[in-house]
Order: sequence, then C-alpha cells, then structure tokens
Amino acid sequence: MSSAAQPSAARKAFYITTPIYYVTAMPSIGNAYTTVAADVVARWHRQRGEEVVFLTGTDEHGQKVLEAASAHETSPQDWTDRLVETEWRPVLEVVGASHDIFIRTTDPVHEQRVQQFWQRLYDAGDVYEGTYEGPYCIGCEEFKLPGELTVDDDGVQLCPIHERPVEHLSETNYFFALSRYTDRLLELYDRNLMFVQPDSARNEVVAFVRQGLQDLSISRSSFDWGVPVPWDPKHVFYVWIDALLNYATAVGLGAEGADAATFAHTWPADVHLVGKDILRFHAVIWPAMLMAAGIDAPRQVFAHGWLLVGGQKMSKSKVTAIHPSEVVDTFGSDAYRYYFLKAIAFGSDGSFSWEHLSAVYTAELANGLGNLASRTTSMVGRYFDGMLPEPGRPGPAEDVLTSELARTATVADAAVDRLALHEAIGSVEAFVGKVNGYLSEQEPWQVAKDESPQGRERLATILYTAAESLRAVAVLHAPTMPKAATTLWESLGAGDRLGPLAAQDVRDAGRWGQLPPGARLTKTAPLFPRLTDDT
RNA sequence: GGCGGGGUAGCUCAGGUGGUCAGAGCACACGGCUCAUAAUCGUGGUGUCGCGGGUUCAAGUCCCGCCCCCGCUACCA
Repeated sequence: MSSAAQPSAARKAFYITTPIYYVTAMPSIGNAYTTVAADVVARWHRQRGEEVVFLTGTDEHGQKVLEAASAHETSPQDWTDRLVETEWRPVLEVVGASHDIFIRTTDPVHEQRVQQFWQRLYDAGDVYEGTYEGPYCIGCEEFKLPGELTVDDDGVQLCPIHERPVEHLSETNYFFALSRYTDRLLELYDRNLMFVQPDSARNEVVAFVRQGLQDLSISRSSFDWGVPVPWDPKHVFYVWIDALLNYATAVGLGAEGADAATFAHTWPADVHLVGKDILRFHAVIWPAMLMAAGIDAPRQVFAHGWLLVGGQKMSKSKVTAIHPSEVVDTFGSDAYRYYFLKAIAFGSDGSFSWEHLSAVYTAELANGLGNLASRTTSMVGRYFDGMLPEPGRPGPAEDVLTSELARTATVADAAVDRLALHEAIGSVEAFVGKVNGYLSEQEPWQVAKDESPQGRERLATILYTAAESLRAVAVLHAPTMPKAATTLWESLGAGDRLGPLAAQDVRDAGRWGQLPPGARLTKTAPLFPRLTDDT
C-alpha cells in the first residue's frame, strides 16, 4: 500500500505494532484478530496522509520453541524457519495485512541489538547476578510456576504433570532491577491515563504495580535457544526480555547512521496492540526496560479481549483453535476483517460462532452494502446508460443524508483515535442502512416513469445522491475492507476521476459532492456473494 | 482469600452521577415495494433488568447480604 501524501520529515511517523507471535504452533483467528485490528488502524492513518510504520513478526526463542522443535525431531532454527515461511508469513496475506516490517527475533541484527541494549544496562548497574529460587520438577527438568502446582492431601506441592513432589532449587541468573522502577511506572500511568487501555486493563496493571515489583530474572542457563548474554555466554536471555525489544530494534534502536535517524523518526511507538494475556509484559516490564535505558516509553499499550468459542477462551491446545484460512476460504478476507472488528467491541471479549459470522455477513455485507451497490449501479446503468447524471437541487431527504454522512465521517475518525474500531465501522454500516432507506423512500423506479424534465432531474438527484454516498462509504470502508472497497470504488467510476482509493483522505470523506457527474458506473459481480447453504 | 469486571428480550449486547431506562441489532411475525444479491422499506417486544432485604415519593440505576461466570493476584509464552 502506498501512502497518500508525502510525509514531512519533521513529523514522527505513526508507529503501530502487533505482538510478535510465538511460533510454537499455527496461527489462529485470535492472532489474526490482532493483526487485522492493527492493519485497519494503520490503513486509516495512511489515509489521513500520515506516514505509518506497521510492525508485526515472530517471537522465536525460548524453551517452548525448543520443546516444540524437539517434539518434531528438528532443530529450533529449522522449526521456526519452516513455521514462519509456511504459516506465519502466509497468514498475513490471507487476512490482507499491509505491514511495513516483519521482524523475526532470530534476525542477527535484532540479536546483536538486544545484546547491546542489555550490555548497556549491565554496565550501568541495572542488571546483577543473583539466584532464582522456585519449585522445580525433576521429571520436567524445569522450574514450575507456583500457581500451576497441585497440592496433595498432606499439603505437599506436586508437579501437575508428574504428580510427584517438587523440590525447591535455585539457579544463578542475571536479574533486572525492575523494583527500582515501581514509582516511575506509577508516575507514568498517572501522567498518561491512556498509557494502558482500556480502563479495565489499566486498573489491573496499576493494582499490580502498586503492590510493589520484584526484580526480574532475565537469563536462563538450562538451555541455549536464545540470545546469548554477552558478558556471560553460558546464559541466554529470557525470551520476553529479548522479544519485547523487537519493537525498538526493528526500527533502528542501537543503530548508527541512517537507521539511527529512522529510530528518532519512528520511536516511540504510538500503540502496541496486545492480547490481554500479555499485558503485563508490555505495560510493566517493557516501559521499565526503556526507562532504564533512558528511552521514551511507548505512548499506549492497548489490550483487546479474547475470542470466545462456545463461551470458552479459544486455545491452541484445544480443538477450539480455528485457522484464519478456514474463515477466509468461505467468507473472504474482507468479511473476516469486517466481522471481527465490527461485531466485537474492541477491548472486550467477543463470542465467535459460525452462525453469528454468517448472520452478520448476510445481513450487513450481502444484503446491506453489497445490495446497495448493486441497486445503485444497476439503476444508473438502466436509467442513465451508466453515466452519473448531474443532480438537481437537493431536497430535504438529500440534506438529511448529506449531514448524516458528514457526521458519520467525523464520528468514525474520532472513534479510530480511541481504537473504538467497532464504533468506527458501525457508524459507516449505519450510514449504509440510511442510504438503503433513502432509496426505498424515494422510489427512483417510480420516478423513472415520469419522463418530464422535472422527473428526469429528480431521478438524477436521487441516483447521484446514492452514488455519492457510496463513494464516501468506499473511502471509509477502505481500511477495513480494502478489496471490496476498491471494487466498489472502481464500479463507481471513481478511480478515473478521483484517483486511487488508498489516496483518499478519510478526513475529507464526509465532504459532499466529490464524485463528478459524468463518472462511468458499471454494475459488477456482487461485492459479497450470497452464501450457499453449507458452512 | 484479596482486587477488578460481569450476570438485562430466543441470541449478542447498550443502558455516566436514581425519575419516558425497560432499549438496540440479529432472529421471528405481518404489511408495503419491486431498482437490487428472493434483496429492500415499515410495523410488532407482556423481558421477575442473577436472588433476598433495605433507603427513597421514585432503583437495572444507591446500600447490605447471598449465588453464579470471567480476569488479575509475577518470571509458559
């Protein structure tokens, strides 16, 4: 996707990220949900003429990846290479992501910059050697989390897998002095109320930090699949400590020359979109790391909800995991994007079901937008040979629609700033409904029977109004449904007259009268074909 | 256990500071229309607002108690 306007060199780019996805398994609709949300926001900002940097990628280190590779009798590098190339990159295409950067944490540049970053904190005294103590299962050969242990009748703590008592072991590790940043983090949350959003997420984070922070163990020596600790190569960095840095290393943190300028132009990130399960890493540990290094914190960490299937959180380990292709193969990538972002309040958990998806698709896309485009282009074709007529003087019904459009565009743009994507998309959908209602009330097919000049002018006005409304809908829906919006744009003849859809300013979309009379409208195949009975 | 969120029409959910707040969308029913993807438009909701008390002239909306669901309560990512 090209950006609409030349960015000014002085203005910082709008920088948005998805989490980098952990490559233990295949992508699910949950991962792609985050990706798609970030993509819509990125496209929206591009259509404001802003320079945008949209990052996604994969997180490839750590014990779980090592285990997954071992389970498939291969090396972790081979495992991640294969999964990234066959699954994680392709799924971006599947859902239509327009990312600018795809980072892999096994990228040598990233690894080198991670080492440099931590060496700096080590030299500055924010990292020290200490011992990590915790319950350890001999059978698993790993430390367990206190919360995952089970307790037998005698009160003895057991490994949930081996059902045998755990031992308390200690391991020499390097620690990040996270506790030093407790107060500064609280100040950050206090100073920037929007740093963690939505409020429910913010409250959790603040409550967590208020109880005081412990230092964080940042290295592991029991396995070697990770970034080596530069001052002690027997250790590798704890995977999160390496992974979080991707957001900065990918845009030039620690670089010299041109890349350093890129960093200055891009950082801080405007928003990190995350699932709420990884909120703490992003809202606590990550800003603390940056504080230690004297780097600005990101501007916002936004936690969206989980997709629930049958009332349960969708899980990779359960059968509830659904691959994005399963949805896209039937409904298409545009419908995928529209459904998840319109039908679920962004920030809340959302229930996914095939029935709901199908209902939304049929009602809002096929019967709503698709049919509106169909009836409009059809009538322009039938009554004006496909040439958009010059409208006459607008009447009350047209005035209502005109102001409704202006309001819709304003509301949508403001909603995107709040990441209320469901509101933004919903407002456009509501406008589509108004236009359908307008056509039904104005009955152009009746007006067409009046062949007097007044009748023809009235008919021209009605159909112009519908087409011009669709022009705006195409612009406002372009970030959400780039393919369908482009098809619509071209079928309105707008491309010839107004230029590429991606270059249309969303903030100007509500201004009436942009589609010029004389534009050639063509009726195309249904934007959203009616589904046959399967699914 | 503590903290936070939630339990509202068949389904998914809105309902700051108490008084058209008993709603929206979907689904369903009936009617209109026929330009359109058998699409569209209009009309229709008698729901113990989780349960039990209380405050008030008035409570999904405040207070007390209880039941149920979910999240967080630190180093799997």
